[in-house]
Amino acid sequence: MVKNSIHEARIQTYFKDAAKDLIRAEGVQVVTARNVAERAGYSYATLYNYFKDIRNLIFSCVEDFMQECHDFVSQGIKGKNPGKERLIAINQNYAKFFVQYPGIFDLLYVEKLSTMASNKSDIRSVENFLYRLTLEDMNILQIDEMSIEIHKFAIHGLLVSYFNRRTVMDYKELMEKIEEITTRIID
Amino acid sequence: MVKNSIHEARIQTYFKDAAKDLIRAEGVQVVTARNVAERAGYSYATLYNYFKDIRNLIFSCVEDFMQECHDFVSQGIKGKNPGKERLIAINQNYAKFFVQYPGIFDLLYVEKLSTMASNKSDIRSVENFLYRLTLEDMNILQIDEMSIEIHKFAIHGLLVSYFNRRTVMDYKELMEKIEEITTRIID
DNA sequence: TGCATAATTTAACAACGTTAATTATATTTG
DNA sequence: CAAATATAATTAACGTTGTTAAATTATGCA
Repeated sequence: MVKNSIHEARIQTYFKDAAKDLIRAEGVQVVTARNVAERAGYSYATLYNYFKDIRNLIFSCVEDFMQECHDFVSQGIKGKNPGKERLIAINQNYAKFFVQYPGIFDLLYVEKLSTMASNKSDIRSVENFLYRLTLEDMNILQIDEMSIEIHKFAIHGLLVSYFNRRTVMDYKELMEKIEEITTRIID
Repeated sequence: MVKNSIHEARIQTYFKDAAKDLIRAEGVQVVTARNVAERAGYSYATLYNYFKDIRNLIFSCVEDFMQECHDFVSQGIKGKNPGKERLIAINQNYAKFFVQYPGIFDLLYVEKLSTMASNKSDIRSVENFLYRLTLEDMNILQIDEMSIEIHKFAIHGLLVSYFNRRTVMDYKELMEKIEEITTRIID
C-alpha cells in the first residue's frame, strides 16, 4: 500500500519515536496501536500501512535503544583508565542506563524478541551488545571467552532480578554487586 | 460471595489445576479466564468468585511448581556424592526441569510476579528457591554468600538467555555451561 | 412443597490487535 | 483548469482479552 520512499521512512519515524517515548516513560506494555498512533498524530489503522504489526514496530526501536545506551556508556566512562577501572565503569553505566529506563531493559532482555523480529541476526546483535561494550577492556585484561560469557549471564541475571523487584536491593547495592561480579571475573 | 470452606478450596483447586496444565503445556500467555474456566468445567465468570483476578490465579500456581521442581531435583540427584558432584547435578536437574516446562521458568523468573502477588514474602520465596536447593552442598564446600548469589545470577541469566532463544545453544551445551559456571564458583 | 440463600451463568463493557471498506488528499492527465 | 486516477488516512467492524452486574439456576432448610 505504501511504497518505499523518503515519505514512508519519515512516517515510520513518527510512529517509532512515539513508541520509543512510551517505552521510556511507561514500558513496553503501554505500546498499543491506539496509544502510539495518538502520540504520532495518526489513526491507529494508519500504523498498519507502515508496520506489519505492533510487535514489528516495537522491535524497530531496539536498535535505537542500543545506540542510546552505547552513547550513555561512552559518556559515563570518560577519563577512566583502560582495564579494570574502565570495565567496572562500563558495566555500572550500562546498568545505570537501564535504571533510568527499566522499560528498555525489559524490551532488550526480558521480552521475547524472537516473536517480534523478522531478522534473527538482529536478535543476535542484542545478545552480543554487552560483549561489544566490554570487549576492548576484556582483551586488555586477557579474560577468556568463557569468563566473558559467564560475566554477561551474571550481570543480566542480576538486572532481571533487580527490575523484577524480587530482592530488596537499592541502587547503591546494585552498583556494588556489579563491581563485585566484574572484579571476580578479572581475578 | 463464596465463604471459606472445604468446598471453596476444592473449586479453587479445579481452577488452579487447569491453570497449571495450561502453563505446563503452552505457557502463561494462554492462561485466560475463558481457557482456564473451560478446562475446569465452569463458566469464566465463576473464576472470579474464587480468585480476585486472573493474575492471582496464576500466582497461586507458583508454590506448587516450586514443589514439583524440588521433587524433580530430589529424584535426579539420588546417589550423587554430596559436595561438588551433587551441586552440579542439582543445578543441571533444576535446568532440566525448566527445559521440560519452559512456561514454568517464565512464570517463576521472567513474569513480573510483583503484579500478581498479594504477599511480598511469597516472591522472596521464589527468589530464594535455588538458594535453598543448593544450600547444603554450598555449605559443605564452604562457599561464601556472595559467591552463592553470583552463581544464582549467572545460572538464571543463562536460562533467561536460553529460553528467549537469543543464543544458538542446544541442550548439551546448556548442561555444559551449567557445570562450568558451578565449577568456577567452587574453585 | 415453597422459600431463602448460595452458586453459577449470561450479558455486557471497555480495551486490545487487526483488517476491510470508505473517505480524503494528492497527483497526473486530457 | 477540471476530471480521472492513484495514494494515504480514517472509520467501522470483528474477534479476543479481563472484569463486573444482572439474571438464572441449584441447593438446603423450614
